[in-house]
Amino acid sequence: MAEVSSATVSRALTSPERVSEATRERITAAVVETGYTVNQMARSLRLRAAKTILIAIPNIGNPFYSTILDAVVQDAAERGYGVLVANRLGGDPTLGLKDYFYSNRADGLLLFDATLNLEALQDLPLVRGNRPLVLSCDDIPDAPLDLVMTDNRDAADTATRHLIELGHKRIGTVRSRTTPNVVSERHSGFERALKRANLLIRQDWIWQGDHTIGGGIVAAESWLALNERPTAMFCGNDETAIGFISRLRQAGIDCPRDVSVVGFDDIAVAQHLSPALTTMRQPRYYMGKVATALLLDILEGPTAERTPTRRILKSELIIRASTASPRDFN
Amino acid sequence: MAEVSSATVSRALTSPERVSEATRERITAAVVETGYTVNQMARSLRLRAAKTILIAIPNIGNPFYSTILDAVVQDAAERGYGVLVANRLGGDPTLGLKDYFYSNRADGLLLFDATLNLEALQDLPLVRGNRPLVLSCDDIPDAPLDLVMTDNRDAADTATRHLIELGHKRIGTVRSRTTPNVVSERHSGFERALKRANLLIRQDWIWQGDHTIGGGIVAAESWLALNERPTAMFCGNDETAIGFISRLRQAGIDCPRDVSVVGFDDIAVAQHLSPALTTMRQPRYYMGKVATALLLDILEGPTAERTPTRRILKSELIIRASTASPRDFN
DNA sequence: GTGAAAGCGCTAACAG
DNA sequence: CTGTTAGCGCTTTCAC
Repeated sequence: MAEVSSATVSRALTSPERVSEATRERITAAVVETGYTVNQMARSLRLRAAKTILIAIPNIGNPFYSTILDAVVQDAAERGYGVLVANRLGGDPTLGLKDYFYSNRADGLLLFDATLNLEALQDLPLVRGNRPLVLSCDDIPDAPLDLVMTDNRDAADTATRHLIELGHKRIGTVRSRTTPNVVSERHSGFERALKRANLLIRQDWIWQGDHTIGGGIVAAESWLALNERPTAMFCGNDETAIGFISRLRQAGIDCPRDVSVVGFDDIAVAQHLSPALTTMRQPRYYMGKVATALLLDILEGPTAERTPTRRILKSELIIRASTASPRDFN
Repeated sequence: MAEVSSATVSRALTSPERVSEATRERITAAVVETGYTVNQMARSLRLRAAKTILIAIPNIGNPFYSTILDAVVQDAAERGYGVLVANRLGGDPTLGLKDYFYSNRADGLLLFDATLNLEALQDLPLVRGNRPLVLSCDDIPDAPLDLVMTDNRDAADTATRHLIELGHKRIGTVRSRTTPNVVSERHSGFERALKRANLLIRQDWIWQGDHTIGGGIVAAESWLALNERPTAMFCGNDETAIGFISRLRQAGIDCPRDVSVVGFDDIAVAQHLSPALTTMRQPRYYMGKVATALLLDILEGPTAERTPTRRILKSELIIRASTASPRDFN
């Protein structure tokens, strides 16, 4: 219609300066007229780049991850990349299959889900296809991977120390099974703080949660059944803390009067709960941005062998109303 | 490597029964050995189907939408489709550009964002390219589109009637600008319930929110400045209710003693707030499933002209602790 | 500055 | 049951 070859159209669209102004105008007019859009499939096939990244998230429903997804989608789009979403990839026993399903649709992988060991990871079609991979929010021990996460151990230490400084001596915790490495880091920070203060680490004051509200409720029920109860709890994330406090309230136990609770993440509702939740704020939107930028830089950078980058971001203690000195403190 | 032509490999992978067992085994072995994966780009180019759908969401960070996204990703994957995510498409002034960006990457569009009029919609490259489109969670007036949503007017009526039945006569509301059509439906349900009960609809008791916690806070501040205050509030969504209650609490106003509040959506934390939130539960996970199934059925069904389907799902009043009879009620 | 031609990896039609 | 062939729509040499 513009009376030029397809090659010229292609040039006009991708590098306009390589085409004479007159031709370019005719082409632009024809594009508008016909509503032409480039076929991304054909372009990808030719360029061997899908201009798409895959993000694997443990649980989209969790506001912690949906904030990250927000950041990723935003920044990827700005750089011309689409974002394909995979939910609960890691926990899925058919992982290989699923990954096969996604492989070749995406140029790189943003992995926010570390429920795999290094071996399983190496076996993924996406990884074997030599696609770049950035791990985030969680670590896989001994994996020489690009990584963006927060200082979980120090953060857990800080949160626990906050309870100790309020005068608590009987401190428990709800861990989680879902993100093994993060959790063990947090747990070791928790223990480090207790040890430093010469406080007892009691096994019956350590509960297993799963980073959901329901997990917090279950922990609270077992807590209620105890003869000797901790006066303060470090919860693995905010959801757990919400469920825990909610269940105790039903049983007439008041937070923070009867028990102090500190959460982790600082999700949006945390400050609007009653009591407003004391928590460790993770810079999750920023974490999503950093991980995306890193992945796209790798994707667009030289293909030479690179040594993995490790970016560790800081978390911040946000003191609100769910923590207070124990009643017998004077 | 299996000493067959590429056509046979293709057949072995897509319709194994069309290939002899011996050949199939050689091919399977070679696939495993080499770690071969099909190139989705080439396949899509050939089949003229990306096996990918695009979901446009107003705000991923909102748990309401992230639950829907969860359902969509799950069900699409089960039927072999990837999900590409676009956030805040509708609100974006560069919509056309963005859509151009996504067009041709996806076979169909799941639109949960109705901040466009019918004309704007018809102009989208995706729509002009004749890709199927399912609108959900919100309506576009006069648009003959496939639609999955809830009965917003009836739901708002039910919520408001609940307040009326508790004995409230002074009832206000926080609307929202973000989803114009849903909101006006809800608002008309609100007004219908008031009129039926012969109650006053006062303009100074109608606030504009934006479906965020912050919007609820702003409304609460203006509420606090009032001489004559409503004794009950119908909030456009749960986030608004959370912000509203939270801000009033700071000012010493207790919910439900001083004011009853009903929300909308029943997000996960709603039942764990203090007071636990009375709200209209929308079947959002199910809505995501229905919308996905509808879109994929259209995509895979006959290409003949079809008349649009309208699926209206029911919402349910969940009575909790944030609503009570007004103090002067006897 | 532009056109002709080749080829990215796949599948479908057609032979055999 | 399997191979040959063509072509999906694009970009990129290579000529001119």
